[in-house]
Parts: sequence; structure tokens; C-alpha cells
Amino acid sequence: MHENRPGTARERLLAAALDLFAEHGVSGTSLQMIADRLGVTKAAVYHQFQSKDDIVLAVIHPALERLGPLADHAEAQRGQTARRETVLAGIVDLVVDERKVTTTLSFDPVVKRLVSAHPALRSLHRIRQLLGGSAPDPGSRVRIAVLSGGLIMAGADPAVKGLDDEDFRDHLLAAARRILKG
Amino acid sequence: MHENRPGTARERLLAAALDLFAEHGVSGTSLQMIADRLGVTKAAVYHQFQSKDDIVLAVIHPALERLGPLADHAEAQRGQTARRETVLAGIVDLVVDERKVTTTLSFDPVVKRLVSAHPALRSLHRIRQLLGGSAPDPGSRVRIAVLSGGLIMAGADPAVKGLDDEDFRDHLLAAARRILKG
DNA sequence: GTCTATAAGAAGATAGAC
DNA sequence: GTCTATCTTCTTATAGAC
Repeated sequence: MHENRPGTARERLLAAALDLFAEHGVSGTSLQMIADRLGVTKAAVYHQFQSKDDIVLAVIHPALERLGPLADHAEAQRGQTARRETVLAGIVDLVVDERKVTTTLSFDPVVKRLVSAHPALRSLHRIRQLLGGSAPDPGSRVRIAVLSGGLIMAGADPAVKGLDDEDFRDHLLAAARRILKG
Repeated sequence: MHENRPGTARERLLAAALDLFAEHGVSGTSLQMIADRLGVTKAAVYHQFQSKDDIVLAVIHPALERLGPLADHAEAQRGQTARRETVLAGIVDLVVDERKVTTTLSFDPVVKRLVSAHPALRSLHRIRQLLGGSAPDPGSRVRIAVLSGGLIMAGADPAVKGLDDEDFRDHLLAAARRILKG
């Protein structure tokens, strides 16, 4: 009896891969580990994806595909303040919705290599530009750097585990405004 | 002639390892890569260290050994404000001095596994306690999470690369106070 | 401190049957 | 969609000579 769990085989594979990436990192996760977690063999994994890089790209895709529209929407606002507010809200929504992906993979060396050759890299630069404006002074640059790292990694903190998405989003936005305002 | 570069063989090995960990992550770095960078064989690496874990522990040791004294010094202050200021300054000094280690390895799955079985874990908890006080409300918990991630990862940001240590430290401390101050 | 040589296993990936 | 079997390469680690 093939009693499959919910979702397609592909979706179940991506969920298992993300869990394992979160625990062991991308390089520390083998295709064998992914196959074992699903109760299948490596060959079944290769039926769904051509390579390990393809699996990683598919895992980060839901997050990456939101970057372009987010940048578009923010750039359409009138005035730098409105643009910054819009991009900040969008980024916070993204890191809350996709916190497992962003905390686990944003700083993973394998992911950084793949993203550096990905179209979404442009959107990332646009978002960065919107957040920082043209930030020539060192103080602003450091604040943006702290904000970026803080927003991305906050979701990984044990002290935040209990919060539901709505509370997390509100407090994250408040913390972000503290860093930027003034 | 064996024209050695500055430092002992052990020090050169640890510097090479840190460079490679920064680029490829711990799991993505093999002993062969470390040996190649030094122009020696794997066997020469095994003469200095018993295992790969030993190399990782030696790389993070300079950062870990500062945590205990930092916590001691902060806890010796009178008043919660003074304790928080002291721990904040100490943490900022640490992430500035050791930014390559902290940005590269703080969130590496291999390092997290090793630190979870390391005596310095206690110091980390003490520092966290000093930073957050007893922070029961969600807003404070999120702010501390953002601060932690932000302080650790800020040094990895390209926009910060040009700053010298003194400027980086001052601006980092200012950013941290923005997040915390009530 | 460094070398050669090698073990023993796991890695990513492919071929072809069912 | 999943399997067995296999290939090639790389991995950590050890033994022993110089």
C-alpha cells in the first residue's frame, strides 16, 4: 500500500530537504539523507531533480520570486520615505513568511554561490538600494548592515520560537524602525 | 630551503582554515583543501590536529575564550543599566576584533554542534541573560534577537568592508543602543 | 614536520529494469 | 515513481618512512 502523505512527491521532497538543510547546512546534507527521510532511495530523488543544486534552487525559489515584485512595488511609491516604508514592510513580511528558508539559507555558502548567478540578485540589489538610499556615511551603512543581518537571523532565535506570525511581524517592524529612524 | 611564512605551522594552518571556512563553510571545506592552500599534504595537517573537529575548535577558540571573562566583568557591575552597557561594549569589541570568526562560524551547523557541547555555552547564556535581562515580553525578545543577529552578521556586509575597526566599533555600538534603548 | 601510500567509506551522479 | 546496481571521485583517517 502506497499511503502517501499530503502534497506531491516533489513538495514532500523539498520540505524534507529544507528540514535537513536547517539542521546540517547544505553541504552537510547528502542526497542519501534526503532519500532516507522520505523512505526512498537516492535514485528516486534523482527522478525529481537533476542535481543537488536544483534541489537547493527549488527550496529557495519561493523566497527569491518575491524579491522582484517587492522591489517593483516599493519603487512605484512617491517619495523616499514611502519607498523605504514599503520595502521595509515587504522585507519583514518575507522573512516572517519564509523564516525557515531565510534564516537557514541566506548565509549558506552554497546558496550564496547559486544566488550570485541568479536573476533575483538584481532584485536584491534594488531592495538594498531602497533600504539604504544612497548611504555614503559609515553610520548609515553600519545601521543597514545590522538591520539586514538582524531581520534575516531574528527568526532563528530560540527566544522568538513561541511567537505567532502576526506578533513576530509587528515587533520585527518596530525593531527595524528603531534602527532606521532619526 | 624551507622559507616559512610568519607564524608557527599551527597558526598558518588555522589562518588558512578560517579563510576556507569563510568561503565554503565548514562542511564545504575538506582537509585536502586546507593542505593544498598551505602547499602540504593531508598527512601534515593530521600531524597538527587529530581531526577536523579539532581544527574547527581551534579556529573558534580565540572568540570562545573571551566569553567567560566578558560575562564575569559585566556581572560584577552594580545596577542593571551598567551591566547591560558593559556586556554590550564587550560584545561589540568581540565581534569587531573577531569579525571573520563570528560572521563565518556563528551560524555554521558544524560549529553550533561543537559549541553545544562546549563549556563556553554557559558563558553565552550568561551574556544573553545580561543583554536581555529577564525579557518576558515579546517585543523585547524580538529586539534582542534582531540585535544578536545584527551584531554577529554586520561584519559580513560588503558595505562595512572599508571601515577600520575603531569606526566600525563606534557605529556598531550606536546601532545597538538604538535597538535597546527604551 | 613532512612525506608516500592506503584503507574504508560516503559523496554526487548514471543506466536500465519494473 | 521507485527500484537495484554501478561508476567515479572525494572524504576522513591511519601507518610508517624520512
